[in-house]
Amino acid sequence: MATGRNHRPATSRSRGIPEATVARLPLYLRALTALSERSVPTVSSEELAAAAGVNSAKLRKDFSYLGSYGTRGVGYDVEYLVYQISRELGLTQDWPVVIVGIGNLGAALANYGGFASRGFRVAALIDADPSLAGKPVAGIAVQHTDELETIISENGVSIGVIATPAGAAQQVCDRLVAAGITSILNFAPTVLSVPEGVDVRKVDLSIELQILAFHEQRKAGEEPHGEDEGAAHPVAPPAATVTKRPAKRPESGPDGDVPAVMPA
Amino acid sequence: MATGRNHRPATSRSRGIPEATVARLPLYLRALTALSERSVPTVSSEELAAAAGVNSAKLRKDFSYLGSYGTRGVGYDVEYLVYQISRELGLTQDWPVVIVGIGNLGAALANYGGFASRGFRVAALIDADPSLAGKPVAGIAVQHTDELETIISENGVSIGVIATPAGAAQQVCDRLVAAGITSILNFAPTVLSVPEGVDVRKVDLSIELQILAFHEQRKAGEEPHGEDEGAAHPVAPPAATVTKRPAKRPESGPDGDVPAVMPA
DNA sequence: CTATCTTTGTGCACGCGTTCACAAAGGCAT
DNA sequence: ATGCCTTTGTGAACGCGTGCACAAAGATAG
Repeated sequence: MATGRNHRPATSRSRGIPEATVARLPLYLRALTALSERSVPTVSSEELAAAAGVNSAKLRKDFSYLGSYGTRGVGYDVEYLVYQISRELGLTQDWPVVIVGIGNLGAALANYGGFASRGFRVAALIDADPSLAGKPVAGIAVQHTDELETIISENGVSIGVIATPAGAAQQVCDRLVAAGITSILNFAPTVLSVPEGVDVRKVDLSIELQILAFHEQRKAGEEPHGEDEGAAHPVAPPAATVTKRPAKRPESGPDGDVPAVMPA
Repeated sequence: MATGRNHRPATSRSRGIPEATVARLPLYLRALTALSERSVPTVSSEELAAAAGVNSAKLRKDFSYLGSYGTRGVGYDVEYLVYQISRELGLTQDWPVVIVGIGNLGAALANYGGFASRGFRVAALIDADPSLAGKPVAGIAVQHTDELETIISENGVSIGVIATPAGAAQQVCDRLVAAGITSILNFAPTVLSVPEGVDVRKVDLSIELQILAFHEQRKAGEEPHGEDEGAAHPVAPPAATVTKRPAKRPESGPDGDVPAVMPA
C-alpha cells in the first residue's frame, strides 16, 4: 500500500486533480513512453487504457482533469501527452533525492534504475554505520549520518527515502524534516509522524504480503477456519479471568520468531 | 501504491470485510504486537488508533467487521485481538513464498526480516542466470528457473514474488500461474495480466516517487510552471502539421536517459 | 459541401469508504 | 443495589471514485 493522503484532507486536490488520478498518471506515462519508443504517433483511449490496465472511461476522465488534449475521432498524440503528463507530475525538472539507510534495501534502491529514469537523481547515500562511510554503492560513496543536514541544504534536496530499521526511522525522519525535506518515501515498517506540510508515502512489503495471505486464505475455501479450541472464543472477550497475563511475550507466542533486518 | 482490487469487483468483500479494512489490519496488528511486547494488557480504540495513525472511529468500525471483541468502558484485550486479527489475515498458518529474480531487489527481499516475522517462509529463490545457481543468498541457495514448476508444486507454494526486470515479468508470471501460484506480489514495473482468481498486488518504487514529485511541485508554489515556449500548447493538440514525426525517440526527447536496471 | 463514422469529453447514478455523533453496554465507586 | 463514568459499536450523512452511456466534435470519404 501507500499512504500520503491521510493528512491534509482539504489541501489535497490542489487545482482539481483528484488524488486517485494523480496515482494513475505515472501508469499512463509508462505506457505512453513505451508507445513513444515504438514510434506510435497516436493512441485511442481504449488502447492506452488496455496497456495501462484500467478502464477506458476512467482514463478519459483522468485526462480531462489535465485539459482537453486529444482529438475526437483520432485519439491522443503520444508525444504531446508524454510531455503534458511529465509536466503535470513535475518530472520536467531534476529531483535530487537522498537515501538514508544503506542496508540490503537501501543498496537495492540505490541501484534501482527506475529512479534515474524519471528525473530523480540520487544525490547522496547516508548511513549511520561509520564503517560504511566512503564505500561506494551503485557508484556513489556512502556518507555518514553526521553529514545529513549539510548534504540536504547544500544540494537543495526536498525528497528523502528512508530505508533504515524501524527503530531509527522516526529519528531519521525528524532530522530530514528539520533539514528541509518535505517529501518522504518510507520503507521502514513504522508510522511516521510529521508536521503539517510534509508528505509521507509508505511502502510496506510485509503488509502487502499479509493482504495477499488474507485473500489466499479466502480462496482456500475457508476450510482451515474452524481451528478454535476449547477457549471462550465465540463472542465473549477474555475478561478478568483470561486477562491475567504474567508479563509474557518477550520471546514467546505462537509464531515465535525474530525479525532479521527489519521488524514488522 | 498497490493494486489487487481492480479485478474481481464482485467477489471482493468475501464475507463482508471491506478491502480497505483488510489493508489496515496489518497496521493494527503491528501496533498491537508492539503493545503486546510491552505487556500492555488492554488498549482503547483511541490509543490504538493513534499508534496506528488512523481515526479512532475508523478503527472501531474496522474491528466491528471482525466481530464484537472489546469491552465497553475498558477497551480491547491486546493478546486476544492479536490472535483474532492474525487468524483473520491467515497468519496462523505457514505461507511458503518463492522469490523470482535475485538481483539487488530480490536479494534485499530475501534478507528482509519482515517476511519471516509474520508466518511467511522463503521456500526458494529463483533466477534465470545460471551463474547464480547454487550461490547462497540470505542463507538459501538460488535455483535456476528451470526448477520453477517443480519447486512450486513440491512445496505447495501459492504466493510468488516477482522481482525480475520488467521484460521478463509477464513470462515469469505466466509460469508461476501455470504452476499453481494464485497470489503474486509484483515489483516489476509492468502491468501483469492474470487469469481470473489470481490476485496481484503491485509495489512500484518509481510510481511512489512520481506521486511525491507531484505534491512537491505543488508545494513549491507552482512557480516553475509557466515554462511554455512559443509552441501551440494552450489548447490545440498538435494535429496534422505537428504530428509529422520522423520516427524519433529511440534515444532522444527532453529527458534523455536510459534505465539502468529496470525501465520505468 | 454533406454525410458518415470514429472517438473524445462528461453528466449522471451508484457504491464504497470515511466521519460524526450518540445510544447501549459495561465497569467501578459508593 | 444504584448511579456515574468511560468506551464501544453503529446508524446515518457525506464525499470521493468509478463506470455507464451519450451527445458533441472532428476526421474522412464521396
